[in-house]
Amino acid sequence: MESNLNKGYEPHDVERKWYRTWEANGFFRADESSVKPHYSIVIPPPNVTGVLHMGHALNNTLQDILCRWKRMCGCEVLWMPGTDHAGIATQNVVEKQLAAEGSDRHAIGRDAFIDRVWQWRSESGGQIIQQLKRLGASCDWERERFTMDEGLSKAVREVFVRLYEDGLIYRDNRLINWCPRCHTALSDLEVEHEDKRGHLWHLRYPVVGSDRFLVVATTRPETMLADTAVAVNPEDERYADLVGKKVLLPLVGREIPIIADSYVDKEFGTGALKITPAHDVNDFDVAKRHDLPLINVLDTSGNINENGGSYCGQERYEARANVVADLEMQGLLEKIVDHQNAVGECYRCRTAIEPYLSLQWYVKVGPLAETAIKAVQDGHTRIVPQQWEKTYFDWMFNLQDWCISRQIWWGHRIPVWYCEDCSELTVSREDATSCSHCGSKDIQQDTDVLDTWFSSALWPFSTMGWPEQSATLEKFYPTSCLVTGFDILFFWVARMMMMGLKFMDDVPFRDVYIHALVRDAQGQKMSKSKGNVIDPLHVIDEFGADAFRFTLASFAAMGRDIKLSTERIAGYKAFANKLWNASRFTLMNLEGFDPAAIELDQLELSDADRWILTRLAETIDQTRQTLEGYKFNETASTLYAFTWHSFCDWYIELAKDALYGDDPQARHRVQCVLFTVLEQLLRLLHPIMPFITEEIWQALPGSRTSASIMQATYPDGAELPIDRAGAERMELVMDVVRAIRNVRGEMDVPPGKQIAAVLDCKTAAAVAVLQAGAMAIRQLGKVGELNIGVGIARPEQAATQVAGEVEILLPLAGLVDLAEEEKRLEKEIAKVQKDVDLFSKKLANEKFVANAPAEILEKDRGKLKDAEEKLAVLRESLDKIRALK
RNA sequence: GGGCGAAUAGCUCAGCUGGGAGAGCAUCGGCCUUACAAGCCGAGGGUCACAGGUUCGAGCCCUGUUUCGCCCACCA
Repeated sequence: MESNLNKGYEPHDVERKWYRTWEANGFFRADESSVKPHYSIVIPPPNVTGVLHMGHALNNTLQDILCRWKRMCGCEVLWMPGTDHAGIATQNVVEKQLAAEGSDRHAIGRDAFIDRVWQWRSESGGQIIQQLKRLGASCDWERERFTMDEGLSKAVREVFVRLYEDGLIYRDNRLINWCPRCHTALSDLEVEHEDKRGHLWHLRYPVVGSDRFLVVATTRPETMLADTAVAVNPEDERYADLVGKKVLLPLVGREIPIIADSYVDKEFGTGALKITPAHDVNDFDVAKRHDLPLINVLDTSGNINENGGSYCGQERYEARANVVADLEMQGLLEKIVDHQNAVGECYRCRTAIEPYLSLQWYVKVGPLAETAIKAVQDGHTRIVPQQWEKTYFDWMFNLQDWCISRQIWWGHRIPVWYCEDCSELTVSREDATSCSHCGSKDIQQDTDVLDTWFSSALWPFSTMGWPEQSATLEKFYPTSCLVTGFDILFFWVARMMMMGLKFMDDVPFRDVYIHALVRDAQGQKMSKSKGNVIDPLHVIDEFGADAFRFTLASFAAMGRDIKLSTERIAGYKAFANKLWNASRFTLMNLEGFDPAAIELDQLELSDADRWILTRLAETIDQTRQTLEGYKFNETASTLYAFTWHSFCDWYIELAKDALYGDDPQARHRVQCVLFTVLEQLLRLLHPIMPFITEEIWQALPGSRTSASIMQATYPDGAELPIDRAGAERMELVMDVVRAIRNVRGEMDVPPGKQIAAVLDCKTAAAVAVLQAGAMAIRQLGKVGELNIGVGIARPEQAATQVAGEVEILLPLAGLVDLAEEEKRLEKEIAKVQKDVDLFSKKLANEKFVANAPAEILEKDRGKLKDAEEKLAVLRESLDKIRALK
């Protein structure tokens, strides 16, 4: 016997070979002129600086499963790939390069720096795209986009100008989040808060014209240099007499007023709050109410500036230490209390951010959010799992205006020009050469760039050619589904919703499927610093892409984090190997077989055939349903169970008799069924395991209607003969086999040893079923002499088991001793007795009988009857054994 | 401070609109049976976190408690 397949499955060459073939033949290509129904997904564009991590692997595996499945279902599928220019992250990478060369971006200048970034991108950017290919991602790579592409830049300009014209973009001078290391403003979302142990310093401010002190509590003593007032709660009797007076600000010598404002919490600290309007958001608001001056004591690097007097030039934490020391020396430090509070950090470099007063551009999100909320409320976009809707709404309802300007160089430059002559703004889709107000040529473009997420927000339509009314948009917008992790629900999903609705007048996607985050086996977030990162590429090397994908799919239950372990992946590698070997077996036995001759309805199918075909039909049904509902883990386990436990464990074993026998008709019949089941199974598995299924599918005999399994149709079970009665008959045969195996196993009968069996049936129908299945019983139960009948002659000493209406009697002679069988029976009886007790108690309950649905009652009555009958048989058998002892 | 989620076998997790607790791995026993030892056959293992409640019936629904995890938030 031979087959074209190697003995064990070796993924590497197979993966490389088929991926190349698919790509070279354009199988990933989407055709906008197709008349087929559309299915489209835009990839969450990974950062151009990115390397494939587990999050990407999961995210893209799920997308690929959907895309391959929908393609096979007859859809015209567009999976739009690309990368994100990742402003700050990418700029940081290139700045590090420059630093290594002893240079920096200011030394080489803006234009040269931008050139360097592009150079970096062409050399080492986008390696993640190659890595996605190793995963098997079937993106339409010919359409690959980059958020800094010309087309996408045009879209960005268009959106900026239109939002400006609609009054939804404005410039304002406010306290923003400033990163002193990146030297840029950040949106609220880009600031991460982490609780840290710190201190609360109690400082004494001398009250002018008295010998009293007003004690303020602060977490940031160095900012006292910029205090312009001290505030107390108007209800606070302790300080009522001080309101309107002044304190002398220590170290600085400035007199500042004591004011009353209800913002101050009497209970916190001392109840007196130093007001530092230029360095605290709340203080800023208080200052506005009381018309207080703003004093900024920090520069853009977080050092004290010239307003900080003698502390000028000191780094902020250095200044803090010095301020505290100086106050202490002057007896103005009352005490230091331990205190925990949340410090805002830059999400890119973890530097503590400063609230910093500056002029920035904002998007007014109110009106945009309103439509985005309504779209979800009205069901135009469905969030799956639905629990995330609440999070989405909560965030949308509390949205602050979005700060979109960044003081970095790498990104979409803000299309605004300032006139030196009339100081008006020119906001333009094209690069402006003159002021749109006075015509002056003396204009300067804004030096800032846009938040990276501004261009990402346009991704679903900018990648499809917008602002042109392209055929791609026509065919594929709105997209069918967005697959993403919840970590970017706010950053990205919410903003795409707003922009899509604003500019396309329709939601960007029908479904948003939110998947879990991947963690390590201990449930920790994977991170380089923790050293617990599992590299997807190593996993692919070691276990193969298919095993990896299957693992991810089977872990992708909704609403829970994924704890990934390599043990689990190894298990699915074994699964791939199992499929491989089952295929080898099938191919070995299909020599000279022509699948074109298969006509299932012309064959005299055995119960085993009916059973496996019916099981296949059920599997098809479940597979389609679970994929439709994004229940990837259920898809995986359905297919796993069918492949291993139905097809391999039973059907292949059952098939051997006919395959090795000398009845050509039986052989042909089994070949037809084997081929049918394997071929459809491969198609069912293909979305999850694209490589191995293609390799095997191509090795099948006969010719296919399509060149690749990718283009074959997804099974729908239409042509399968579903025969539940036949399947049930087979289940009885299987139960008998299991019962025989159980006794053999329990009594340690060597597997090689043949035994005799007597099957005493209650009905002639059962006899017929078992006679039809006699060969299976002999083969799988290793039974030699087999007698089947109603009220048949029974052996004197026998081990007894019961399967439905069949008593199974295995003559003990020479096999085991009576004591063994007695023990086994006692155990079995105890088990069945429990069932009898349970159901008789249940059915004795009048309320249960009165209230439970008839269907349940009937089921339970049947179960009780079965258990009682089984119990009687086993007891009788036990009595006999005891009598014989 | 608000919100969300989790707690089920030794481990990792499924468990649908409430109807006799499941899988994989691990463990134990037996097998190199002509697709597969990356395998085959069998077995053991659970007070479904705790306390109440609703119900004929609760892992599932309700209330409270405990322990973890995450997200959001301008109390110095």
